[in-house]
Amino acid sequence: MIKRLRESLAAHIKEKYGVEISVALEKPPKLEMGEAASPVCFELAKRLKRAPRQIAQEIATGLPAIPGVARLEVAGAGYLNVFLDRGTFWQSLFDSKSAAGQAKDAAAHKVIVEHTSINPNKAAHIGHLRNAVLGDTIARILRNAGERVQVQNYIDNTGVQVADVVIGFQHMEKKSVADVRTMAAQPGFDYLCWDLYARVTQFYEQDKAQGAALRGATLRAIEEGHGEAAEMGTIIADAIVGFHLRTMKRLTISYELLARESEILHLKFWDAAFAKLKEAGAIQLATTGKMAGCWIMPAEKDGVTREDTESAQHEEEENTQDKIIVRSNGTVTYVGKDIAYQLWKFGLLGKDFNYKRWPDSPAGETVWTTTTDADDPAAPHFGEPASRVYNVIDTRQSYLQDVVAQGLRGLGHAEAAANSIHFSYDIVALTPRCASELGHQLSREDAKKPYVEVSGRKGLGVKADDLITKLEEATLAEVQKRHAEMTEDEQKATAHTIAVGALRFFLLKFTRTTIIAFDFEDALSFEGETGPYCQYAVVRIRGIRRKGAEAEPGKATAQAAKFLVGPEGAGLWELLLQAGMLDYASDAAIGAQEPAFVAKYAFQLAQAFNNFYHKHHILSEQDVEKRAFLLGLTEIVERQLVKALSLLGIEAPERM
RNA sequence: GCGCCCGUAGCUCAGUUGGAUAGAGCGUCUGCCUUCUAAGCAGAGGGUCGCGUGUUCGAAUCACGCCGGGCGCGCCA
Repeated sequence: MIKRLRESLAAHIKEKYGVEISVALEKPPKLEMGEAASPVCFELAKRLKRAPRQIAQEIATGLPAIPGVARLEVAGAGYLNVFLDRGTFWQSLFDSKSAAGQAKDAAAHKVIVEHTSINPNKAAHIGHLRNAVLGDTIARILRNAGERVQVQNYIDNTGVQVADVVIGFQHMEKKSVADVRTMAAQPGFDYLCWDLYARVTQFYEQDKAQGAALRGATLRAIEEGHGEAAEMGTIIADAIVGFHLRTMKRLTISYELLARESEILHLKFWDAAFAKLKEAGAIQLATTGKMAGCWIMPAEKDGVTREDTESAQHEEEENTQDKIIVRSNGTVTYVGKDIAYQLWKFGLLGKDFNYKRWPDSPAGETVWTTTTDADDPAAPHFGEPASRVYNVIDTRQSYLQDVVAQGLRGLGHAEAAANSIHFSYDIVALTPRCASELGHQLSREDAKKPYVEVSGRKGLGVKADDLITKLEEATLAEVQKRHAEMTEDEQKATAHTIAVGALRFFLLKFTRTTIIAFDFEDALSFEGETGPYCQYAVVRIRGIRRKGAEAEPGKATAQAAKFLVGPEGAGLWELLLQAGMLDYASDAAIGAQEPAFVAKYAFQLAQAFNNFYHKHHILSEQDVEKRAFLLGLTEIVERQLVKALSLLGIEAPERM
């Protein structure tokens, strides 16, 4: 409706004044001023050199009728205030029943969302959860908007972090491949690796030269895929991926494809990308300077290069800005592999993986992985080119994501580069109090800071499973208190649903650029702007509907317009309007790449409902028509709120 | 040094195509459970939107310059 209004206004203005203009629409400060307002006449006034109020008046009277819009009014210095037809609005919302978002278009281009992508060498922590929850949520929002989304999780199973843990087992713990295989099958292996990884860092400190040598040799063995180190690396990485999948499953996060670095290497993806980059001249072999022998991507210079004084000095400096893609020893850096992977995502590499089912996927789920083994013909067509790619990666890697995009541009794929979206977000840090609660010794400087950075290397961080468990315990205690009548299983299921709601909402309510200073107290809060608050509103509605049976749609709709006007109707109208704005919020979330918009919407709708709940006692309403109307309204609110929460990956329990 | 991000109420944050009186949650204080679940509601208090200049009919929002904080710039990922 908003879209239609915008178009009609723009068309009318073009016809009447011959001015092409994008019509801005905003929410008026007060509901008495209408449901939407446009300051477009101020802009027109400037172009036409006439008084804004006068133009507004002309448009208000001259604009042909728009379905769903009751009238336009001129307000203030020249605002156009729009008043919707409340009965029509109710009708369309009530009739949209179970219309699941916008219709899914089978012909839609594929969109890839890559998220999680945790190094498979230790348990997941709270920072990884922000990544996974953001990625999972934007994927849900895009799907709901009709996009064909494929979710991938990149597994760096041949990287240095895996190598570090291998070194820990081999050289510190003196474990054999068989030992590690046994340990990896046990619960808690991910936690064991967490601790070991932190100790390896200290181990390196003792003899830096030896550490570096060990690391280089182990990494090379793992990359080439032979020897005990490689075997151990595979066991560790595969096992840890299994732990990660189960952790994420607890938050209803799943994946279609695990794209592994081992296949990028062994199926020669990098070689193919390397050849293309060389051919296009996107990378160059450095012959002098400290990068001699490396293949580098020259730093992109924006604007004019300065050729004046101290040119030698400058060149020297600029050279250090170049990005090394292939090291002088011939091994490729992470960015290089990422360029190959990104090319594949857009179908520009000219190669494809083989696929097989991941053997260790969570119960009831099929997850696929890349493989050098025989291709399973039942696998979905993962190699189909994507039209857009969202890479959910923290903001510290912005520079590297730019290099990847630069690589695409260098190969002449400007469009793919433009459709490579670095869906960036800032870190989750710990409040100093939280860090010391975890037993971390704070330096004097750290204690003064507002937050302390999580560090896998130091083993400092809140492990994802610990946090989820802690939340479940807290919610379970509360559920037991309130619902002694439930079976133990019901109590646990309810507590779990609430815990997930609390955690996901907590991670989603902040915009992406906000550093979250994590504290158990905030995360364990169930009051105010939280997931449970939103869930509670749904639970209240369900309670009413259990006792009040179904609304009678015919009766409710016939009388709706009557109840939505006047001083008493204003509040009801406000709630209905808020309920109807979900698509708007979802579109805004996609446009701004900001899932927090949907979280904000859900909270505001829940808030509007709670307000309504206290003003109107539905079941004791004597007026039969009004009762039917109020029930109908709660039905609409429930549907929209449940939908909004589902976009956030949050379910509402029946009782809580 | 260069690049990116941030600075809004006591605290944590919204305010993203520039728009009408700058909002929410938490915390504090005051009320509200024999009535659909109080994980709730109502009310009070709380602001030089870091500072300055500029653009504009209009700036928390845009530009430039400062101040303060964070991150990145590695033959790590």
